[in-house]
Amino acid sequence: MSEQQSEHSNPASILLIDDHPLLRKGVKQLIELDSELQVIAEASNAHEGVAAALEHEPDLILLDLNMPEINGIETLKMLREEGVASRVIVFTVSDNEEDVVAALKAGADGYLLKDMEPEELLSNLNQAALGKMVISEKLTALLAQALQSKRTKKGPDISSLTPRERQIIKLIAAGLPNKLIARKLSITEGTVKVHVKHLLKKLHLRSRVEVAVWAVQEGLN
Amino acid sequence: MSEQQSEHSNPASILLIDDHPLLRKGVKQLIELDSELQVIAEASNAHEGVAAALEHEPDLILLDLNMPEINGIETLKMLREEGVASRVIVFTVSDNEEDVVAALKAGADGYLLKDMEPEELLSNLNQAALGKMVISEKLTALLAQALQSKRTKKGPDISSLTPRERQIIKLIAAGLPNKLIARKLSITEGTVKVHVKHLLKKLHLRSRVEVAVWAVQEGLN
DNA sequence: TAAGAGGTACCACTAAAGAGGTATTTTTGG
DNA sequence: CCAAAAATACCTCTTTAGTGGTACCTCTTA
Repeated sequence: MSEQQSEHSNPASILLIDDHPLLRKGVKQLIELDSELQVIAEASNAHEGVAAALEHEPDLILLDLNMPEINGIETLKMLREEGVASRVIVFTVSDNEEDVVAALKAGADGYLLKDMEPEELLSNLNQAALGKMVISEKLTALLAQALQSKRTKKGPDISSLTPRERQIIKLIAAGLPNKLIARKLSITEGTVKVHVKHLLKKLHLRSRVEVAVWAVQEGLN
Repeated sequence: MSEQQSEHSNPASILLIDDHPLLRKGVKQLIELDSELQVIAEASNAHEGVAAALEHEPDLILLDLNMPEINGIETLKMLREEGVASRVIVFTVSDNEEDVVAALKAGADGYLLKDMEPEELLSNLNQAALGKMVISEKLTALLAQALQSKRTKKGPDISSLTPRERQIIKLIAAGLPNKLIARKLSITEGTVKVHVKHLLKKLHLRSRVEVAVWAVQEGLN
């Protein structure tokens, strides 16, 4: 790791990846108003971006999501696979839940919306350079919904299950084979199979693997 | 569903569940400054709370997390199991990640911190009464981390897997049996079994069910 | 060039899972 | 109190899954 940054140490190096030259220009001008931040490279697509990241190893990468050919999420994955250790801040207009979730799951260290105030962007970038995760506050409710999203979705319904069946689903999702489930519940393996058979019918699933996956996604932990 | 609320319709009915009488008193006084909101019942523990909720069917329930005996999360689950349809807003001092995530997963419709400004609380409650999910903005970064948290955790390591094995894991997690995986990859079922065998060894798992669960939790979608 | 890793394939064998049936007991609801 | 649902048990049978071993081919690297 590098040493602690004091008041006026080296500015944080930044790579911009965005397919709009004008936007890059604007952001660059804004950033260079802050002596703690410095744009050291720009790229207009994923390939250039990865190459520039590998060459300069910047402290921060400001990454647009909406790019032709290879989008921002894919670019982010490429960066990670190439071993780029820079902190990647997604900087986009999209406040779409899927984009936000996908970006964070792909390892983004921040998600800022382009409509934010310039001063706020600068302060957020400074925070990010210090290792803090920065997220536009507009996204709070969105993130909360993503966490609980499992509900209100299509697919099988848990309400049709008996308590015993729910109990068995949890054990299946824990990876236990029927034999161990039987021991844990003090019933025979044959009976466990009966319950499994029934809940497969009810949930319209084809195997215990599907049951396990469904249960995990449903948050039945 | 009830009819659309116009400007000065009936105020939203609120149930307070909190073990501190003084806090309830304070919140109640605050809320009744707003003609759109009305506290119609109070409870000091989970049992009273559930009973009151069933009796009054309030529009909103303000629920404290930190209560003796039965905590707020459990209370929330009890409410949901009893079929209470009210919107439940967790109102607490805890900005702990696990609490927030647990509450939202348990079906909370909001999560507000007790240190917020009184006027802000009122406006948030009004929003909540209109069906909006309300979350204290302080929690944004917390939620973002919860989404990506899968990483940096103990357990088996994906890095030891070959591309082919990762490919097969995804298909297992999709619930496919070996035969279908074989077709999809244009290889024989026997070969699929070989790969499954190898990845079970590498990940120290005992069955494809465990693989599927692990993959889903790891976010390999 | 030799060694190793990865992918492919086949075989035989055991274990586990799932489908179908019948039947008893307990619980629950009308 | 009766009927339905739930839980239990046992049975057979077929399909899937998992283990062990051998083998061949390609590609990369020491």
